Amino acid sequence: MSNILDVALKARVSIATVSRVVNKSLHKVNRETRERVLAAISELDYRPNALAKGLLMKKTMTIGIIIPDISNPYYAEIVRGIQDVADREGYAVTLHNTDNRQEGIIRYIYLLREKAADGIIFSGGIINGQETLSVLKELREKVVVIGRHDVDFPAVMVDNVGGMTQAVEHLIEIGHRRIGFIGGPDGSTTALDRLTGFREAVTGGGLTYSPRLVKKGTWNPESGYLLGTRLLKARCRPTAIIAANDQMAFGAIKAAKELGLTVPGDLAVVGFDNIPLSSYFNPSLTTVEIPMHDLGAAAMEMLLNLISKESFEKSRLFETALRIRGSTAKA
Amino acid sequence: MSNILDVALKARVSIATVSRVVNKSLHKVNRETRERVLAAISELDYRPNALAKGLLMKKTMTIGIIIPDISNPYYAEIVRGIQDVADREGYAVTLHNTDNRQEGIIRYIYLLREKAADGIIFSGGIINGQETLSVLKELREKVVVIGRHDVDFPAVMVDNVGGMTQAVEHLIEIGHRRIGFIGGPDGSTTALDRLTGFREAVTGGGLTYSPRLVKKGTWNPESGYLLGTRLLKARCRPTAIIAANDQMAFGAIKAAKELGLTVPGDLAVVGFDNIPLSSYFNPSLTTVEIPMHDLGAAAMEMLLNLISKESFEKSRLFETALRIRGSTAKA
DNA sequence: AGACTCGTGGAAAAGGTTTACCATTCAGCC
DNA sequence: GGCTGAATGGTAAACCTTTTCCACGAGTCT
Repeated sequence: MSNILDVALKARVSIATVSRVVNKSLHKVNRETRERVLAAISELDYRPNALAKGLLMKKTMTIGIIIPDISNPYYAEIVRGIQDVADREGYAVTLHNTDNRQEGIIRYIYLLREKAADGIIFSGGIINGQETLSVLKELREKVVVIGRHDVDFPAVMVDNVGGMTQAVEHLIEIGHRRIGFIGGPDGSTTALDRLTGFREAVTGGGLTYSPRLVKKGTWNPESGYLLGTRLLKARCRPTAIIAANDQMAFGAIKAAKELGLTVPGDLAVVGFDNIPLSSYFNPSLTTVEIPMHDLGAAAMEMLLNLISKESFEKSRLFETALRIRGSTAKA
Repeated sequence: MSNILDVALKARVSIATVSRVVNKSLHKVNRETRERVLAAISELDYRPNALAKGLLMKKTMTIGIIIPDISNPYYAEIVRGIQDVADREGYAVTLHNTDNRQEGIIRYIYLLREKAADGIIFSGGIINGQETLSVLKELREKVVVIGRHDVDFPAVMVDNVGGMTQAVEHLIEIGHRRIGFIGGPDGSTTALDRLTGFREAVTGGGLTYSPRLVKKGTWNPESGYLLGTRLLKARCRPTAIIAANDQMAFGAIKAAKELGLTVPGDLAVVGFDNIPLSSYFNPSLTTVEIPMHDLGAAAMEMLLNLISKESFEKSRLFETALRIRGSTAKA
């Protein structure tokens, strides 16, 4: 691997001049000389060593993403949004899956510091991360969080409460009176917000909020299936179920089907997120759309501002949109 | 951010000793001294700077992944497999989406070289990457590829031909005689293998291979929907459709449904990959399972061998498994 | 002629680490 | 008292870059 000195020798100039050419410095370089340098660079296939550069400049053009699990389409979509912006701006991205383990999170934070990442985007995960987040705070890292507002980092938020209200109002409008809810796990602020939205909308809509119709899952289809089965086997079966994400909604539909119920005939189901496959599901899933890609992109933009201009944008809020499809019908 | 000298001063030892402690060197360090150093480290929250270390040791403990698109569940699952192994071994992973653009690929290869990544895992993408791959070759990077065998890098392979044979034989067995095929795009070796497997199995099973029953899509549900519609609207409609991946199978099922056909009653559908949601689909999707997570994990293991022991493992082959579910039934 | 600008060279610092080499110290031992 | 071995210090090189400072030569302008 050739270095800057090799280039300088080959072009018969000094390393200072090579650097001037490479970094398009303000110092003028004679056109002829520049071309000689450029030729040497291309001949030697020279690239400045990013480690050395990073060490000196205290800038690595790398950021880290910490999420629970990339194989979850929700996070995959967010990561894609982050990457599209990062890539455009010349940043590389390292990815870290926590599976919601706290030690993992802390380990990654330290790892990213060792590697001198320019910033971190943090999404998902459970609340007792307070300790974790204070570690972040101490390290004075540039951090943007997605989907939580319980910490004072710049945040990209989704109107989960509003979205859930849309879902509930839709069901009420088409005549449902007993609505089951499959929520997310305790400790997740997203889960909490969606539950809150559900409760408020239910009571606001003139129904009674019944804790027996509310279950807490773990975001995956299996738990939707399990809890859906439980809801549907109860004495007083709901005529509609809202799941706090699409995967659990899929599980609930499977449960209904296995119990001989048709969707939306016997049971209406509403999801949340609008993951890419949900419109292809059968029946196509009525769901509350979250602009996941934009969430990621916005997070990266905020992080860039934080890094470069030091401008501190407190938060950005994204609205949801109800997508009414085939999984809901009149009660 | 404190450095090794700060620690040395605080512990009243030399930087040599600190380094001996940190790197568990063979040199003996007195227990008392070691503890003093450790105390200083924890007090100062010291971490060796990975950039400096990488620069000196020519080892960054970072590898790069180049794939078409992380929001595709197939790649997300593979990436997860890679990461699980990488993480266990202390490697960080940078992710790069190409969207199948060649310039992107080449840019990322150079980027990874600049950053002195210890290796690259390459999956997906189209064949005219020959140029791309020769760039890789020149750079003498440590590379492992997943899902292609047309280049002489260590490769993790899937028996696509065998898998497709399983799918065809299953359909023939339950009485189907006209089988449509929705393949992947030209240029993809995976698509080619799956098509080859289809053709061979069809003729091997005593049916005639009809090019009119074969369409080429782009892996996404939209193209499955489009081509499924086209197949089903043709004069001589197939009684079964095999899609080269699950997403396109979902699209085909949607097409069937919109044309008033029931699955599996009027049309049997088989997918490929077994992405996480396919068993929750309705009807649950009969598909050829690929151990995506293991593919990723194996690729990372091979890369580690390449990096450390310099052992060159030519390739690893994974078998598929037919998952018979609700989307196929007797003709 | 003297002053000035332009393009470039040369040298050095800084960033933080590992490692190699040698020197030194101290304790224990013959 | 002198030797040995263990533990540690001190120093320097190496990794590669950017940037700064100063100098210098050649040409240009007044």
